[in-house]
Order: sequence, then structure tokens, then C-alpha cells
Amino acid sequence: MTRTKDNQRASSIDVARLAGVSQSAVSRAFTPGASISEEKKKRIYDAAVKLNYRPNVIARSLAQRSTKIIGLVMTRFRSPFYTTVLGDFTRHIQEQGFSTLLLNIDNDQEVYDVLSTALQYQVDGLIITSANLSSAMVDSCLNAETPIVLFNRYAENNHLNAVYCDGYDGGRMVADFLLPKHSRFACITGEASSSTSRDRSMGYITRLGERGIGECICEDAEFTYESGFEAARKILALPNRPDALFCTSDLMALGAMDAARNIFRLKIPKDLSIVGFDDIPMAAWHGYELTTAAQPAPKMAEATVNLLLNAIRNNSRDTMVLKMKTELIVRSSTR
Amino acid sequence: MTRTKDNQRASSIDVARLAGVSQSAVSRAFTPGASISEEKKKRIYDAAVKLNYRPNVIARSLAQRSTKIIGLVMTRFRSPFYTTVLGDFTRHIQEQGFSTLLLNIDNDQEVYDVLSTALQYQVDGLIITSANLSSAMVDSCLNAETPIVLFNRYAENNHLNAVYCDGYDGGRMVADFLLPKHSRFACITGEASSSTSRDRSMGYITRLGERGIGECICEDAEFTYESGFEAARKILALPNRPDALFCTSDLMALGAMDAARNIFRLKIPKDLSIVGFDDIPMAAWHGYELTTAAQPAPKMAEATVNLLLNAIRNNSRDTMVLKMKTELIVRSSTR
DNA sequence: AACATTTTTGAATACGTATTCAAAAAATAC
DNA sequence: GTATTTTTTGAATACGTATTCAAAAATGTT
Repeated sequence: MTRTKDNQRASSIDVARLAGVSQSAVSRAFTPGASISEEKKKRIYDAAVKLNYRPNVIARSLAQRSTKIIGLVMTRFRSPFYTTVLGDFTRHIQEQGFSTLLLNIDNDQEVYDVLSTALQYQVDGLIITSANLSSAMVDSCLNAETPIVLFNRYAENNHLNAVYCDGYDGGRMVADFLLPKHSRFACITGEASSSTSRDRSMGYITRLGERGIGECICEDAEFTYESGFEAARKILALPNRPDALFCTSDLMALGAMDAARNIFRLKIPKDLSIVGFDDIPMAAWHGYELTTAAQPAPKMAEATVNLLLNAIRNNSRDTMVLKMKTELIVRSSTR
Repeated sequence: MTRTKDNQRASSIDVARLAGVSQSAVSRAFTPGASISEEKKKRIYDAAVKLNYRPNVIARSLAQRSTKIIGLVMTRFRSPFYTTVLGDFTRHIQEQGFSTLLLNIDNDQEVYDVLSTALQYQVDGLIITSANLSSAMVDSCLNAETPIVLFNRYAENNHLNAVYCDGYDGGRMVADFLLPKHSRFACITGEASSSTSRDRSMGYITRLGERGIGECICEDAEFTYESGFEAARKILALPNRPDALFCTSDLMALGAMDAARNIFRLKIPKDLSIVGFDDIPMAAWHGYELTTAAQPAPKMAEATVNLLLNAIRNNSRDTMVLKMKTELIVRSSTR
């Protein structure tokens, strides 16, 4: 091993020396499409194998001013919806030759820190899921000239790229579906700060109103099973119990189903119809068979990655907002 | 804005020029503990704010030969167990001032590619979950001198750091728990290639044998709800139906429960006891209340990250294997 | 064979930071 | 006050690659 310094990784210079060529040649040998003769290329590869050489992507990133890294800001790792999407994100990102820097946030306070480290890592682009961005942060992003796509969030002023699902329309669909066969309506909503959840419940309630139902029992909850369970326990204990319940996420709906069945001994859907939102895998489980407004998660994830990569490759400054439709999947939790 | 080149991010040189100091001074201003006067530091910070300067971590990584990035190789994004763990990993990694490069693999074939890109990104360390490493890959890792910790896998020769859960012992515990009140035993196992699943079922079957039960109906499945459902459908259709069923993962167990109840109209636990493994959130749902051998996931995740960071910081070459115990959580899916 | 064209090549430099080293400045000791 | 130690400072260089530029080699044309 004719390595200059022992115990270190080999560099392109080491390979060049062993192969009897210049460092530039080594660089070109590892750059697809670069001008280099086949014979020299072979010689370089042989030397590279001998030294166990692999190009240092960090150095390349510095020289090319492009890291080929996508920053992915995520919350709510326990939500099946988001983890499914996370798998899709990383798969698409890798398929396109990029890598994923995953940044976890527990609450919106941390967004700024996390965003700032992502930018320091010179990510080529950013995907931000379900975080509430302050306008200061938006500015900071725009300032950094780093393309950004929001997932399931949208900026009020449409100044940022976004891919999201039309929750308002989804809520309306649910209302239209439930209206014919039910008379007393209720709704369990997610965190109030979340525009996502607000859109869904607003669509539902507005549509009910349009069709003559002025009253809808509402209960605030968090986006968890337990929270849905507790909210349903409150709602179903009321006099004049509702016979139709819309939950703005599947996880809450499943909790609500279990509360209805286990605490109140209700038959679903005979005594109570329940509808969720998302279509997580558990909604299809035989123990639940939850009717739900399905988000086209795979399509959304793919569109998000493609939108971002296009922005990166074309260096385009104009923004694009993709609003997708939900599809009502009718299972046996509704009559 | 006295920036040298327009439309580019400011560099430490730009800041130095504006603040009237040397580039080294700027570097020191952003290096905690470096020798620099308070007065100059303030002047530099002011200039940095004016130029919206943030240190370029990529350049720093090159200079320091340390990226502060942990590579995290993951499969099975749909499994609630692994996504919970993923959240813990990233949180701990971030708390320690590192970032996470997330690498998704769908099957073991891709491990090599993914590992190789991680190494090219000069990650400071690697966590590998549930992948089967060929010995060639292990060599390649050792060669790269990059610390590695396996999560829920262990190298046969103990030549790699590992944190995992004692599935063999867990399986024995389940057998001991079920033996007194049952007479016909069955087992649904995960993918045969997975040593994780094999350990669990071997512990179970071995212990049954030790205590006089020579026969155990076994059915192979994948680590999914649907697969558990199908496997249970086969097993429960047999003459002389079992009255105790151990599934090597919760997800399969939940599928099995639904098959038992919905297809065979069995009462759980009266007609059939079911035990799972992992303790995913859904196991505690009121619709299931699954008895399970719980993995101490949060502890395991924390230990994994700590083990890795210690190896990185101390540059230690000796390996460490942490084997954790399961805890049997008894719920109402067993009599 | 002479010339024009294309391809291949290596030297030099840039990317943005950390760090070493020696000089300068400040603080302390006597 | 000088001598001594400590702290602060900037110039120079290293990190490992990509890329520009001009020279050299190979190829094609007549």
C-alpha cells in the first residue's frame, strides 16, 4: 500500500500517484461523461480498488457548491400517515441520486434551529412537513435561495411551493356522504393550530350548514388514538347522542370507534357511523374497516419530491402549489 | 451589502472584510472556546448578521475531517416499531449535536449501495437496523474505520457493535406464560432469513419442548398485518385447532386476532390466547389489548446512539454488544 | 505528407473553512 | 520601570475534489 499517510482514507492524489496520472484524471475517471481515455480509466479504477478509494462527496460538494442532499423536516413520527410518507420521500429522493438529511422536530419552536442547521449543511432543497412557519422563517428560507416545498401545509400568501390535500373539499364530501342517513352530527377536530385539521372540519361543518344542519357537536383533540378515544367518550356521553361522527384523522377515528364499542357498547354502524381522514393502513384492518377520506399519499410524496428536484435543477424562482383531492373510501364503519 | 459576488451566500472572508479582521478571526468567532477578544467577537457577529452569514458546515467538515453526520440505514418504514425507534434515534442524535442521514433500503440487496454512499458522505458513524450484512460488507465497514452499531441484529462473530433484544429469552418467557393454561400450541414466524424472528420462535419452541410439549404448529409469514391474518386463517382451519398462538411480531398478532374473531368467530382469550412481540402502540388499543413481549425500544434506541457516539468520540476500536431483556406485558388477549 | 480538427491531458486554481505558527499585544510579576 | 508570561492576532496552509485553460496527442482530411 503506497499510501502517503497511514491509517487514512486514500484520496484522489494517492490514486493518481499509484496509477501514474494526474489528480485531474482521477477526478474525471469518476465523473460520468468526462473526457478521458478508456485505457487510462481502467488503470485508475484498478488503482482505486487497490487503495479502496471512494470519492469524498463532501469535498465534491464544496467544489461543486451542491451537496445532493435534501433536508426533510418532520414531526409526528408516531403517526402512521407520516411515517408511510417518510418512506416514500426517502425512496424517491434516493432514486433520483440524492440523499436525505432527516430533521426531527417535536414542536414548532424548534423549526428555526432545525431549519438553520439544514441550511448550514448546504442542503440543495428542503421538504417541510406539518410545521407552522413564522414569516421570519419563510424570509430566511427565501433569503438562502434554497428551494423549499411544504407538505400538507401551505403558506397563506402562496409564496412557497406546496403540495397538500384539499381538506376543505374532503370535509364537504364526508358531510354529503353522511347527510342522507343521519340526523345528529358530531366532529372531533385535531389541534386548533393546525390549518390542516381546521380545513377539514370547516368543510364538514360548512356543508352541513348549507344543507340545513345548523348544529354540530365539536370536540377538540390531538392527532392521537388516545385523544380520539377521550374525545369520543365525552361526546357520546351527551344526552341526544350523535349518530354520525367525523374525525379529522384516522388515528382519532379509531380511538373513537373503540370508545363507542367498549365504553358505550354501541354497534357500528347501526348506532353510530364514524368517518376518518387519511386512510392509514390500520383503517383497513378487519377490526375497524373505517370509512375515510383518503389522502393520495404516494402521489403526494412523489409530487413533492419531483417539484423540489425540478426547482433545484432548473433553478426556478417561481412557486407552485399542488392541491390534491381526497377520495372517499367507504368501508363498514358507516351505514 | 458589500458582498464580493452577488447572489451568493456570504463567506467568512466577506464577513472578515466587513468587520475589518482576518478570516481566521471569523472562524474563531464561530468556534466555541477559541481564543478571541469579546470586542472583536461582537464586531464579527454584527457583520455576520448584516450579511446573513452562516458558517458552511460542508467546508468545516472537510477541514476538520468530521461531518457530524450519523448515517442511519433503515428498512420497513411501515412497521410501527421501527418508525417509533426512528423518531427516538433522530431525537437523540440531534440532542448530541449531530445530524441524521437517512438511508432507506427495501431489501438486503441494496445495503451495499446505500452503505457505500453513506461512507462517501464521510459519515462519522453508522446505525444499521434490521439488515442482513454480508461479511464482505462488514469488512468494507471495518476498513473504512467508521464506527458502526447494529440495531436488532448482531454479527455472528461479534465483530461489530450491536444493541438488540434477547428474542430467544423472550420466546421462552412467552412459552412459560402460556404453558399452564393451554394444551395445543402454535406459532407464526416472521421471514425465515431474519435471525430476529428465528430467535424468538426458537426460544418459544425449545421451551415448550423442555416442558414436554413436542408439537407446535408453525406457519411462516412476513412481518405484516395481512400476512399474520393469512397465516392465522390457515392455522385455525386445521382440525384440532390450537388454543395458544405466539406471533413473533405484534403486527402479525393483530392480524391473527382479527382472523380469529372475524373469520372463525372465536372469542379471545376464551377460545384462543394470542401473544405478540414488540409492544407497538396498537397492541394497547382497546380493540386488541394484546399480551406481548415488549422490547424496551426507547432504552435500546438511546443505548444505540450513545454507544455509537462514544465510539466516535473516543475513537475506540473494541466492540460492544448490548443484549436487552424483554418484559412480558399481560393484557386481555390471553387467559 | 501537410494541415485542420477533435480528444485527452496535467498544472493551476477555486470552493469555505480550521489550524499551525510566529509575531504582536496585553497582562502579570518583580 | 523592565522582564516574563499569557492572550490575541493574521498569514499561510491544508482538507479533497472539480474545473478552466493551454498544451499535447490522437484522429481525420485532402
